Amino acid sequence: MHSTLDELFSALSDNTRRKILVMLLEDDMAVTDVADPFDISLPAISKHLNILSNAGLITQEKRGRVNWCKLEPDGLRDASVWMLGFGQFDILDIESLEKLIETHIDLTQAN
Amino acid sequence: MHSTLDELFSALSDNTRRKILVMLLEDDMAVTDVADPFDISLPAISKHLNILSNAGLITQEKRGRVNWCKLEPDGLRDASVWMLGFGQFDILDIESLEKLIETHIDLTQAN
DNA sequence: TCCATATTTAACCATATGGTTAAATATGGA
DNA sequence: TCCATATTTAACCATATGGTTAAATATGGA
Repeated sequence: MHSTLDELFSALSDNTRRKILVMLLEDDMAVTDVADPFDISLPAISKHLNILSNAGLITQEKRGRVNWCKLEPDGLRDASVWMLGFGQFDILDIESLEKLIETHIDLTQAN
Repeated sequence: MHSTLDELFSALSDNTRRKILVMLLEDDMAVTDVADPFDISLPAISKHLNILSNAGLITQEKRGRVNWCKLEPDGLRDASVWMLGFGQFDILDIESLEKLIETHIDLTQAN
């Protein structure tokens, strides 16, 4: 009753969490560093990271006292398959593809 | 602070609402008919439909006493652009594309 | 050994969410 | 005009969510 897709979309429905994911595109980060740009408390960030972990969007690896957060590369896949499979936009439409690729380039070069 | 993406992903995070969207893939439906396969009350369905409307995923048009619900074809676009732009899966990967197209065909022919 | 650093856990709070039932509203049709 | 049908609104409820602060826990390093 509480499917993976529920958790996935729910995890993505918060702007703080989406921002965290974008930050992790650049590099793995410690919890404290993830928290740095935000105005909310460390425990709040810790909760967000747990939600992202449970949704399969990131993994966390404790080394020493530092908990390293990294993107789970396939985390978005199930959600994207659901959405694209939904088929309400033409995935072979050249214009769309170009827009997507542009955005992709913007994001990955914005470091 | 309450972006469109928040509303979009949040709307998609509920399985009842995702099922409603899939139902509307087949055809426009009256509220009562949308509610029929579900075990929850009509007011609950009415609320779900409002959430989908506010997220831009469906439109509703009242004709007589019947409120017709129809998919908004571009409703998912912003969310999909965010996800694909995120670029954590290779959108040009042939295997993925094939999987997506299969799912697409499954859904649109399943009527 | 002892302090600093990194992070989580606990207890709490206000608001949102997803559901309910009962009542209200509007339109269609005899 | 009056009843049935379609839907929404109102009032309510339990649980989830996103935040807080204070305390606990673990590890690193002098």
